[in-house]
Amino acid sequence: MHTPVPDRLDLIFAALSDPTRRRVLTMLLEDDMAVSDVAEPFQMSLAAISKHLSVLAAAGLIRQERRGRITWCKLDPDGMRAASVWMGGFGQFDPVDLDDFERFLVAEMQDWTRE
Amino acid sequence: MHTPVPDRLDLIFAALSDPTRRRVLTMLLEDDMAVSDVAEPFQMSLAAISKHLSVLAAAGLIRQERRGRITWCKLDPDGMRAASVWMGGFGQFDPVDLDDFERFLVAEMQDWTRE
DNA sequence: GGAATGGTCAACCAGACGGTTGAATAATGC
DNA sequence: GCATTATTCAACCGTCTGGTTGACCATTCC
Repeated sequence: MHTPVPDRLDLIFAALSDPTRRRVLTMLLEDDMAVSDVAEPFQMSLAAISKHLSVLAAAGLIRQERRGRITWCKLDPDGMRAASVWMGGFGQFDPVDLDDFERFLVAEMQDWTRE
Repeated sequence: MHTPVPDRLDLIFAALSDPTRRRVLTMLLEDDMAVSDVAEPFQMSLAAISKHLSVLAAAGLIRQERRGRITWCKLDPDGMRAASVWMGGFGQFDPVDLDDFERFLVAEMQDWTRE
């Protein structure tokens, strides 16, 4: 029969492979957000974003907490650890260089606007 | 029209999201291998492995070099850097703990045999 | 030259994925 | 109570993905 339960790493990497979802994660880096607020900058339906958030939650990259009628999304940075450790085995990358990260974000943001 | 060229990060994370491909990468950690040798431990066709290798190459995670009639596959650990940097932005993980990695590999190997 | 070896290509298939729309649920505001 | 707001659910659709098989190069070996 064999639909082997997907490994946690499968879920994490698959979740990260979508640019929309990565962008959501960087947004959540700033602050926790309600689903509608997450959806706002995107040109897709709320339902689509809702699904993306489910994928991120299933991968353990965010946590969603419903309070009243709004659902708060908060980053769970620890969720990335497993993947980070796995990748670390392929060579010790420099102690995380935040300037590098900054450059990446800038580059990606250009992508977002060049729509 | 809009089939925006996939970001490099898209390719890397997507490539890493498949357990077969991750396993191939860990195999290549040991040594360079010919395509058939890579395929040997798997229960799928050579063609399937060949495709997996193409995906890894497209993502820049391995390089393939044809010499004579055999195609050598070698890990390109630098290919993971972009992804590593991106993830690093979400919290500085401990300076890569190779024991952690070891444990992951052992766990995954158990998965492989528990087929 | 001809057979065997190493690998890719092409066509195909089932299932997952990313998106849509419209209806449904649930809490809030008046 | 009723309209509004916030979010999810369900069905659907086209495309991508991971696998198969069989034909097709190349290269090596005798």
